[in-house]
Amino acid sequence: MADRSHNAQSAKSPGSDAYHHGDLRNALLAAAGDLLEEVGPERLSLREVARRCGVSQTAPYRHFDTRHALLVALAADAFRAFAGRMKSEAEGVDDPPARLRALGRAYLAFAIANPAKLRLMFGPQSPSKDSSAELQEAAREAFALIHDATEARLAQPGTRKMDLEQATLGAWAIVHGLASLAIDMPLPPGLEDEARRSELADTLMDIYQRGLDAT
Amino acid sequence: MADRSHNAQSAKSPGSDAYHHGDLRNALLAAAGDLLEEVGPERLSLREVARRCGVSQTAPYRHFDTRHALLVALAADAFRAFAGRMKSEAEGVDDPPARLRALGRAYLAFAIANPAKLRLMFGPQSPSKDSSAELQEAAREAFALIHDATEARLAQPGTRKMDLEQATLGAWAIVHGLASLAIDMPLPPGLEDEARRSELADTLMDIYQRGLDAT
DNA sequence: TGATCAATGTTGACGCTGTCAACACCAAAT
DNA sequence: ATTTGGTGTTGACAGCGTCAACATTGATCA
Repeated sequence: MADRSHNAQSAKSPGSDAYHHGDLRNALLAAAGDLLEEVGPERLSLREVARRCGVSQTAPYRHFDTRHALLVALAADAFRAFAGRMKSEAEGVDDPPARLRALGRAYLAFAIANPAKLRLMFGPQSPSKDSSAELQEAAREAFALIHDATEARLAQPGTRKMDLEQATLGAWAIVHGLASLAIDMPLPPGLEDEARRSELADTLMDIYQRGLDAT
Repeated sequence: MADRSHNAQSAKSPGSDAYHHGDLRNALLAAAGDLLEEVGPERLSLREVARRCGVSQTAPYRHFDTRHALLVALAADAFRAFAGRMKSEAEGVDDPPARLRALGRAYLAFAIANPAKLRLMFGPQSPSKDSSAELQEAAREAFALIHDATEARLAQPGTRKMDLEQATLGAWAIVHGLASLAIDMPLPPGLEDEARRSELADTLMDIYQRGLDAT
């Protein structure tokens, strides 16, 4: 998807032209993705991305109207990777409380593994500021996972009757808050290794879930 | 505080020199604060700040080594304002559960009122990336409020025995997550006015606090 | 087969930015 | 009265996003 200009000979076939790149759009996205994790969204330079692809400074403008548009496309990619990680981590975990825990662990793990991506997804390129349908859909897909898991959790017996949107927002907030703080604050120790982090995410999600139960 | 170079004739006294500004450092911080909320931390330009103070492009370098240093000072200011808001909102509220709720409301209200400040505080200028003692102290002061309130809450009868740092991190995470999402995501409706927002913050904090209780 | 066309690349320029080096001004200490 | 050090200015440099004009190509159609 996202590529259908003429026939797309895909990647530089051997001995190819050297003038026309062949698959510049994807090459730009890949290079930008690398650069993103190296320097962060703020310092991501379009010219540097072009340099890394071996094309001129303005070549990217044939594929992205603006630097911002590149970042938006990158953010959409990031949201898809994010959703993929959550989905695979929670695959086969059908017990609602366990599933919410798994999603929370995946959320935190993704953030720690790709801090710049997370900052990109929720920074000034976030879906709220931009009406790109692709980005909004990618974000929606990710959050639908939390939404649906929360819905199943609320259906468990012994759970307090409450608004689904609010409960979803709460689950989302606690893992998002944890992930954000882990990324850009000096945290009290205890986040050294993956195991400890997952434990912490589980603990906090458990507290939240207990709060959803009837007294 | 933060100003003690020679005697500080403070502000441009009437008919002052016109070459030496008199209180440029504070003027720069004020102008930068305005510009910050207008364009966000990313587009905050040192030259524009200088222009607004009526000085040359390089005058700011007498007071801040670098653009980043200006942002760090601004972030420290923001943390102090943030702590002030939480402190005054929770003033006189001594019942631990109610105090945590009040802090949560203030957290969200501050974020909505000053989104750019929040992004600055937690973005690439956040305390983790910078060892500025001033910034770290300002941040510590803000979070001490949540920490102490959580400590008091854990001391309430009927509360599950658990680690204070984890419980603090959880409370912090849920309000920070909510505030962050409110700032840079398209949220499900319900955040229209201050009253509704405070209600939502209370609801989520209540869920969290219920989770802290023994079953 | 050869001309045309649209997609995709390049060159060169503009104004903006952060930052540096060199210089100007001015208040206070000697 | 002179020196000095803090503060402000001018001028320059390289890097940035972006625009306009031009070049090169593979595909389309006469």
